[in-house]
Amino acid sequence: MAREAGVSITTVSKALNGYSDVKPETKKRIQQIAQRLNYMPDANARSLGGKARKNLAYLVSGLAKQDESGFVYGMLSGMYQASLDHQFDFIILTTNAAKQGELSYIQLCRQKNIDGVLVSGLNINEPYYRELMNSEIPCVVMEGEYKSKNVCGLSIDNARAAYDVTHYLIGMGHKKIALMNGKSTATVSQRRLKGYLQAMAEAGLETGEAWVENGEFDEDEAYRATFRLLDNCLGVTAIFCSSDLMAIGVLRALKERGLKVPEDISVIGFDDIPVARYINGGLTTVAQDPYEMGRIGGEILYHMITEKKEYGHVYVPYQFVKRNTVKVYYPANRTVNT
Amino acid sequence: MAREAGVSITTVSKALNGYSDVKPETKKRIQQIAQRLNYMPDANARSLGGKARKNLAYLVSGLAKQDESGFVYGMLSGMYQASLDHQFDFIILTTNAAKQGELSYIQLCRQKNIDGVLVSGLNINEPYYRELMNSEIPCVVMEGEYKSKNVCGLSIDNARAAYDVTHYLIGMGHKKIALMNGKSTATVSQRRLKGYLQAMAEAGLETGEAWVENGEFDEDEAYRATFRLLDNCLGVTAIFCSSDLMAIGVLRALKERGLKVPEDISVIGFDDIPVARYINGGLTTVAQDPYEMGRIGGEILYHMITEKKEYGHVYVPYQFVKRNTVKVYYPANRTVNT
DNA sequence: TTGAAAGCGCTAACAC
DNA sequence: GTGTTAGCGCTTTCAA
Repeated sequence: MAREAGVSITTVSKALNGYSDVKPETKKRIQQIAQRLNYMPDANARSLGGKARKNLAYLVSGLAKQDESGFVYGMLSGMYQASLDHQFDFIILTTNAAKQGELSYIQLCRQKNIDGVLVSGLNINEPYYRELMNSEIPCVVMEGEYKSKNVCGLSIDNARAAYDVTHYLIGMGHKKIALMNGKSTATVSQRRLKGYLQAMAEAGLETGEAWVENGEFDEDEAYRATFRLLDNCLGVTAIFCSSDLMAIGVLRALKERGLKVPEDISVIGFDDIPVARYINGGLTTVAQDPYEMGRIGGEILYHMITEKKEYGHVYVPYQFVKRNTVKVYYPANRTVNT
Repeated sequence: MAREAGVSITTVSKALNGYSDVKPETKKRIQQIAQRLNYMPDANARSLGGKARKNLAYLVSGLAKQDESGFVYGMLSGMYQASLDHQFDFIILTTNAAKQGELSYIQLCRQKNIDGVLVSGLNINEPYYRELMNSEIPCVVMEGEYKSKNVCGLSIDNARAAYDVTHYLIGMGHKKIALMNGKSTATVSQRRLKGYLQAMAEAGLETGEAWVENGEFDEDEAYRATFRLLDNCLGVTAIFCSSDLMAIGVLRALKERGLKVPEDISVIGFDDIPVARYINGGLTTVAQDPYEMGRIGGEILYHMITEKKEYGHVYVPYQFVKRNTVKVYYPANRTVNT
């Protein structure tokens, strides 16, 4: 390339990087030759040489074959967009508990020269969960509740959302409300449980171990857990599910027991995944916007990296979407007397 | 790191790369120190130095905020898995017609040091479409029908699938069958059109311009196109849609016209996206497995890169999933006579 | 079994 | 304006 143009390597570098100390003519000539030869500076060498682009990584624990909720994809595309907007490079990294034993979080980042990471799917019992805290590289935990110098969490206000939903159900006359929660090791589940319990307590309603099952965010697991709920919580009139996927499992179990939704029992989901609007004539649920979350996460990371800003937990908006799986509950005796 | 261990940089490199010409004790010592210091060789420097990992790239034209069909995500995770299996690095690259004017395909690859690419979403009118042909870097075109020395296509046999569907509809007694196709510039659409036309011709059934609409793979566009179909093709009893998403739009339009599915008119989709099973009691459709496609694509690329193998078009299996949107069609006079 | 030296393709600091 | 030199962090050759 330099030979072809009859100039030094340095001049080529300057010309292509838009420095001012190169004669316009030579600059133009170099650019043309580069175009003709399809020459492009090697990113690795540039990085080593000093002109490094910043690297963002999306670190997913347990990447699945299918993304039924569209959450991973949505966040991914949002993050990607943010990277593009700020001229950052973007890579995906996956991990799981086993891998985390072999390669430390810091090593992983150093190896790939990562300047900032967005993590998701990390449970509190995985090795990286603790490593993150002491890391000096900026990180935002998607749907997590972290807080340290270089780490912040990003999520909707899960406790409040769960409170809203429960409160709404109570307002509709329901008193026996069960919670089909996710995983006990997931932060979001802990927060939603809190919101649910608070609303129930404020209304003076009964709750307890029996009224809360963990469906592991899995359709089939939720399906099975529903029968336990039905057997242990006599007279339950509403089930609040911590994910739409679990709501699907719950609905299936309910149908098998001959219970009609919403006539006999009300169901609310969480996430508003694409199928939600088609389930049971429309599933009432809490909508999150994964694309926005990803984009905002990337944006925050940008500020953490370039301005060394620190963040507390960042909340993003959610929306309560009322469709057709909730009905006002009239106590039996009232109905009879009418 | 080298200083800490009291050896030369060279020795550290050898120890960490598992070379045999380093004393077991020193090797062990170096490894321990590396672990303690969380040392990891910089991937960029390694790459420059000669020890380069191969890079696979997933090049998507027009990455969307949401992946309603789950196709992009599925392929992505399959490709990622294949990369992992073969110790390749994996990155995502997006492009669009505008970007393609600025940076050539080869430049893009050179810059990122890419050894093999998987492309998807590229239409035949985009600049890269032609550039690909002459490229010396291995490439597999997802859902495309390429063929050159270093490029191959990967897809289901779209013509055959469309033929199957149409033939099935004909076997069910339908004679007035319309096709809601995708984009005229998409290879898959061209193939499906071919299969549809062939089945119709073999059965001696009427077809023509009016019987084929392009819904641009878009729900709303398909919705609008349905009315044209209904108005121009009097007595149509079945609509075969080139994507489930478009089938949703079609169903919506049909409902507005007061047509019941499958009683009044039959509908078949394509893809078997997650919502398909919930639509209209279950949408009859052709199932593709994006994860498998991605994985196989990565696998092929691996062989192209490491063994310089050449491939013709590669076909992957599909499955015709019969659910509840097709009904046998009895000609009016027969029904009357019963 | 170890280390010194060269070089990967670039950018940066400084001299010409 | 342009070129020379050094150095980024590694791997590889080759000599010790």
